[in-house]
Amino acid sequence: MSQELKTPLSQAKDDFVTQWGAIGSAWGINRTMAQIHALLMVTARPLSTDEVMDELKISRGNAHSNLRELIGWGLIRSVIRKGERKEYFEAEKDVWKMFCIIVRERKRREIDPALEVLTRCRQATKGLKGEEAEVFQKQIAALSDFVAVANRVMDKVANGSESQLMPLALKMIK
Amino acid sequence: MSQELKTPLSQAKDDFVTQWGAIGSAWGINRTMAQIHALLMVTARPLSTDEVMDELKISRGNAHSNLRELIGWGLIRSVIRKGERKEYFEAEKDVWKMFCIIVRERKRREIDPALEVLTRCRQATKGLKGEEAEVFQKQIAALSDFVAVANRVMDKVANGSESQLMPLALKMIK
DNA sequence: CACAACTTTCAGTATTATCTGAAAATATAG
DNA sequence: CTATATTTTCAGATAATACTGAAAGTTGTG
Repeated sequence: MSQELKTPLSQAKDDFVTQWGAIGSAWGINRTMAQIHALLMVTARPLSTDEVMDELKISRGNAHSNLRELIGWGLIRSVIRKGERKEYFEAEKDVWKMFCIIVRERKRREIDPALEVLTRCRQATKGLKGEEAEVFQKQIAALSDFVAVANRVMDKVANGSESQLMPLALKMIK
Repeated sequence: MSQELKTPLSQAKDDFVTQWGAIGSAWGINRTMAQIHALLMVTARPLSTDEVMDELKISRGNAHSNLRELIGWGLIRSVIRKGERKEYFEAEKDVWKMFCIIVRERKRREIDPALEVLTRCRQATKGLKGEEAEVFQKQIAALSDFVAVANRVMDKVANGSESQLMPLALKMIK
């Protein structure tokens, strides 16, 4: 199975995996998690933990925890083959479903808490007078409105039953 | 100016600054940079480097480099007062403009490179046969399409001269 | 030019995030 | 129950990132 020289395909895969990892980390996602995700996205068959470790040259512990994390996000699922004890993993390959999952999770993990903070800041300064206070209130209100809209948009995107239609809809924007 | 007990306003500010920093870092933005941004967003008047250092209890070097970075993003601008040698900084306060700036910058810094990688992977595997190769090609093609759409959407959002109208438009989505 | 005000740089240090590897736990087969 | 395969945990190591503080650089002023 392993060869001395890499095939063009495996070179391209490596390139993709590496770059996807870099992109992920620019968006606050653990590099290894993004790499595993990339690897599973472009691999035809489900891989075992050992195969992932081997492909990415990472330790068992690292592979394990990032695979679990990806399952937590819903971006991959585990596959159990009859008669085998090992667990295999495969990625959700539908790009739009993927996108919806990521939007939904980030909303839940980050937008919701942000709204809480903003609401708390509003409460705490309600009724205060003076220029400083008023600038603060105005800015917090504007941010709240913005985040609330983002929230609704993300809900629509993430739960739109017509995720299949989204690509078309967006293309319309031209 | 400084008091023993914090006013409700400065408490709320601190809370906001801290939390905004946390949110930023979940999105791959340096915590301090997000905090400085937050501070300037909710402060009525432009602040000097020393005031920023003092408010956030950070060193001159740290304040300096993050202020420059924020200027690089276009999220703050420097203000020179006549007859004063110090440089002051103020944030863009319009939330929608802010959003557009961030979208434009992230597109430039991350989406464009992502498209390059995908294009390169497509080229490199063009014409290869076999199930593995075909799954790879199909997935890369799907991702390319997706990223291309995202690209166009981000362009529209970031350069739409009617950024004032965006909030309304989005509210329409309901 | 000399001085003071202010900004910039960056080597060294601190902090935080991530990873390793081996031991412990769990599950399955016989 | 025992042996074996596999997964899970986590203390300590490593790597990545961010920060400090002081020295060097720059700019404006008299």
